[in-house]
Amino acid sequence: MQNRNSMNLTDAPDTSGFIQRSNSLSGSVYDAIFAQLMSLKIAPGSRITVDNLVRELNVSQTPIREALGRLEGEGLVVKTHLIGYSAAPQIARRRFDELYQLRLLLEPDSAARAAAAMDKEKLAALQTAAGMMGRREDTDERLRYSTFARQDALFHDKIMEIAGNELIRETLNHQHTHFHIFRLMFHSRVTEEALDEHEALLAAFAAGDAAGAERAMRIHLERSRDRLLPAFE
Amino acid sequence: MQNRNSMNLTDAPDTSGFIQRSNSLSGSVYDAIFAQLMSLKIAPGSRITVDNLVRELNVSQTPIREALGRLEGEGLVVKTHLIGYSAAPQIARRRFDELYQLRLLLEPDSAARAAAAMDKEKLAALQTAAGMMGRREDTDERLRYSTFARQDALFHDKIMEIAGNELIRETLNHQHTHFHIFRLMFHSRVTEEALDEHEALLAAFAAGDAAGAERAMRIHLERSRDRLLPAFE
DNA sequence: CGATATAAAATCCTATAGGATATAGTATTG
DNA sequence: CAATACTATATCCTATAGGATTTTATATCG
Repeated sequence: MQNRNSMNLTDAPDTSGFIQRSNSLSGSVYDAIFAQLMSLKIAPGSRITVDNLVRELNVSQTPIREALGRLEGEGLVVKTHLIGYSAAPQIARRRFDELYQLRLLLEPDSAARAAAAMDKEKLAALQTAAGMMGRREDTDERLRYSTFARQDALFHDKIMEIAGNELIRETLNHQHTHFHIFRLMFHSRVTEEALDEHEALLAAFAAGDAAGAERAMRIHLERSRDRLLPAFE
Repeated sequence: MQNRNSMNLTDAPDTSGFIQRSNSLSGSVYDAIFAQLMSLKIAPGSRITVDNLVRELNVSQTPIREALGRLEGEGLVVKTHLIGYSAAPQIARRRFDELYQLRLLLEPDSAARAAAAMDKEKLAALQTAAGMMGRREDTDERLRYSTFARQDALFHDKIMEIAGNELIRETLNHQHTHFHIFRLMFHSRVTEEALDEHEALLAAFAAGDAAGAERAMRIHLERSRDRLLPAFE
């Protein structure tokens, strides 16, 4: 019964045929903690004790410290000397504004570049990513929004990929990691409008209209921002 | 004689009067490795063995792993399972282009915002930061460029600070960390021109000319890019 | 002479143990 | 009853030791 509550840290089934264990233990620990942060199992601002992780993950302290250090480098956890680690605090109003300011500087331009580089198969991939959001089967409101948020991120990321600047893509993905947590905390049901805005974006992409895509992305971001703004009231 | 080559990891003299040791050991180790990366004492792409660090810093493995994990999260080192850590590889041409593309999207806009928010004391602080670069006393070419690079970064950072978007500021600083290493590898002596461009920026700031500051920043960045481009030949 | 196989060294990786510090709870005293 | 001092627990922090894997060197064989 010793492991009754311990997490499963084993790797994914190895389909490649290679024998080597692909992940280091510290890497697996990192994944586990990361997942807990993303799923809000660890709430923003709450403390993260390494002893608890030792018991929960059934691993020694060293790999946990290594993983927590990595998360600290990414800004997802903060460390205070002789106090310990804790999850990064909830995003504040100010940072929220800053984030959308950043997105508005980067993403419309990238949308224009993506439109210019568009071809048939890229467009198809985009439509697929956008189309998956159309499903409205989930009954659980929270779960539904969770999946929408993930797929919206995928859609935007796909555009960044086509735009071709990996650095900008990584930068936005990094920030999105924080943003994702925020959205999950205040999941509002205003997702239908976003789907229409994605449609407008797709139309511009299909037409290869760079200026139109840039405009559509700008409008989409501004509306997205305004939809989430009430969360701070 | 055991410690004849060990680094000094002690904290700065405590002038605040507080008794507590401000930095954790892993934090001091982080600073030490970070400094070695910035000063090119550890070359880009070269391996970083933790055993060597144990001997050099006279510290056990655990805090070193924690620090290396943090550096990995920041992208300054990479880890390969069962191989170990190594310094991030030299910046490639492609990423160089991407970086300047990112800067051109963010910094001119921030320059405009900074110009709009300018006042007497902020301007004075900027002029101080820019003025320090005027000194051309150093005889050692390499050292001179090293100090110029650092102060150029400070000047740009000061502008970002005045612009008011902390997120953008952090993003650029983060990237600059990588960029700094690149510049040190290919220190060219084309710093004089940059000083003139900074003068143009300061003039726009002094006049509170947002559009002018934006234009000046754009020109400065494009020229800076073109000056460094030959490094890839 | 080149290639393969074996052995040794270096290095990574993980676990355990003990000292140091902060936090929480309890008791004592004015 | 409130405030302070003290104790105990929890937690962080660091060091040491040993197993696992890769890399390097050496020797043997074709």
